[in-house]
Amino acid sequence: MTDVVDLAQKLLGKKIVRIIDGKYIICRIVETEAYKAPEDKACHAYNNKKTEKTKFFWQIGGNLYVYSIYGNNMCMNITASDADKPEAVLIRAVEPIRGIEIIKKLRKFENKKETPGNLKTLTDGPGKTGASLDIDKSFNGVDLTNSDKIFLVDDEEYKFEVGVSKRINIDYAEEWKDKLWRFYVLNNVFVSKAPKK
DNA sequence: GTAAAGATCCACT
DNA sequence: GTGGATCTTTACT
Repeated sequence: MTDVVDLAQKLLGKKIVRIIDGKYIICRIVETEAYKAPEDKACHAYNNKKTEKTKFFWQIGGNLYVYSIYGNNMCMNITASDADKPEAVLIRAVEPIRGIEIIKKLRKFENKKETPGNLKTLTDGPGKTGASLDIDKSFNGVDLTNSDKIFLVDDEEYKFEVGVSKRINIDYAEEWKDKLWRFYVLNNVFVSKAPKK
């Protein structure tokens, strides 16, 4: 049994492998946030609020919870812990390793200005991560340990330092917004920017 | 059925 | 740094 906050740290540096029509996209997780219901007000499942959308929190660890926010943005979470504990880790940003041309198509980058510096904007946010891996609501409930479309791979050789901060854009969560439950790879350009306040 | 808000992104100043 | 776009989900009148 793993606490969701520990899990958020452990997921950093791991690689996500996504297979689309036999082609591989590989990304490294560089930024995560922990959400821990029922007591965490920032969590969609706060106070055990169970709806059509949030019911996927109630899974054993290692499955996906996908939700849309502000319309088109798909965000990907990995559940933690047991089926009776609605806890999950939000993947906030990834670093593309393989399949970058595929990602550019998925992100509709083909018609945009291409500069050496803007590659980082491919995947430096939660909605962008979802788009880059072609995630949609059909991935809700997918078991990452037993899927031929998406799974995780350890990378023992990748060395990095872990940064910690408050979570982002959850100002409504009162005392919970100050929890240091956001983790990221220090000095990695694909990490989204720090919070405003 | 209708309204209001949201774990965001993008363009623009 | 600021504001609009945009649409799903949820909670009401």
